[in-house]
Amino acid sequence: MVDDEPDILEIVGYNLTAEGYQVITAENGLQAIKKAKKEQPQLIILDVMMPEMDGIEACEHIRKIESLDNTIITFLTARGEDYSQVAGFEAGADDYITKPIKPKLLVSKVKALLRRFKETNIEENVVKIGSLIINRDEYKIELKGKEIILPRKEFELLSLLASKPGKVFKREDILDKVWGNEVVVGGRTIDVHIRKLREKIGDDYFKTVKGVGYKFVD
Amino acid sequence: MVDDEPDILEIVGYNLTAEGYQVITAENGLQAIKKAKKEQPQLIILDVMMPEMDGIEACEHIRKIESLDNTIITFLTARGEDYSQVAGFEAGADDYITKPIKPKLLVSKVKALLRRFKETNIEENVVKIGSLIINRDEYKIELKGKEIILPRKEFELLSLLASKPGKVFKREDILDKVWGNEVVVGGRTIDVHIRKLREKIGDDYFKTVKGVGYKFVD
DNA sequence: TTTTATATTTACATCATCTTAACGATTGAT
DNA sequence: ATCAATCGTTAAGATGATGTAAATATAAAA
Repeated sequence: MVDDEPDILEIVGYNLTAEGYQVITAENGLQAIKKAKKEQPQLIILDVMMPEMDGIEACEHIRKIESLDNTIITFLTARGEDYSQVAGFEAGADDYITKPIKPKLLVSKVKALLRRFKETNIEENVVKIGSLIINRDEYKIELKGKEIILPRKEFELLSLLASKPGKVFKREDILDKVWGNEVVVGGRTIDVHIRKLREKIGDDYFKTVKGVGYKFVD
Repeated sequence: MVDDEPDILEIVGYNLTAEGYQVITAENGLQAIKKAKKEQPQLIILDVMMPEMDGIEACEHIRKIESLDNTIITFLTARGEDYSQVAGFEAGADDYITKPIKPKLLVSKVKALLRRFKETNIEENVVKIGSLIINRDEYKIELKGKEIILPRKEFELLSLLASKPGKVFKREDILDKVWGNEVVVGGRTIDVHIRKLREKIGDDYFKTVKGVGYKFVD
């Protein structure tokens, strides 16, 4: 988030942080370029009007940095400044947000943009592991030709374990990735889900490593 | 409109804008490809002689981009450069315009080309999925020979889901694409629309994936 | 403006899914 | 063998997401 007005940085920062995003701020174009190189953000929100180096110029610079090739850049522009939108797109921007900032709108826009980022970066939504096919697109799995629909948690859990067959996933890691690191659940929750997977997929696929976690074997 | 001479960009831009067209400009082939991908123009006017990447090459590239499948490409060529016309057609161009540019002629040619664009796309606006036909032009659908008129939101929703049968569309994605990412609607809005579709089209076509979204199955 | 169609919200019912709790089984160390 | 720690299992219960009807709001048409 790049803006020379501390107020705006704070508003945006507050709202996005509250949504769980990690926000890095800069106060001008030069700083922005420097930090962007180091931090490799997924999205850059760039104010058009800034001292030192304005948003347009900064954008052009950033677009030349290879490591930031698929970083999304969106401008922040005062409503009505039509010309800056055009200039922005020409400089390589992907979208623009108009001032005054409405927090809800901002957040939903950021979400949408980041979703797009993910989409363009994930190509394979179908994974094959031996006799098992995991299809994220259609949220279903296929075992020896038989189609099985799993509830979300079970799907995610299987998905995780099967992503690296043989690898032991620690209980904490599983909680982190399937449940999210803020959620606190009881001690038997994972076991119960494993149980259901064993029921539906087959006992032998899931091996317990006592004191550590579980692994998926083909 | 792609040309390395700013003068030409301005002349063409001025004349076409005056006719109500939206003009996007680029100064070389590379830029043209990038912008074309993003902006999805209906027509690309491509100068043959350009630095960086000439028109022929750019045209070949563009023709390989699926999303620009039915974009019209016309070359801008100096009178007498016969060979470039041939090369142009071979690269996949649809027409050519000769320099020096005569504004009136240019405009009428563009009009003619875009008329053709519309015609070629009328057929593409009808999509068949199994027993269902979605006709975007007339905003109606046909199910097993029976014609059904749907309100806009329902139509768009069905249209989206049916665009990839089997694929689960997340609630957020649906909101994004049918409602637009700036609109904030209550939590039950999608369900209600799904309900109406289920009533009108049939229950079995729409499958709920709890915690994720909906999918259309044939 | 009035009327009508469409869209959204509300409030609640319903259901799948997830979690908990209790207890038994297993494991490995002593 | 004993013990503590960890895991397995079950079923009940809580939770959260979706289904639904009706009311209300909004937009389009008359």
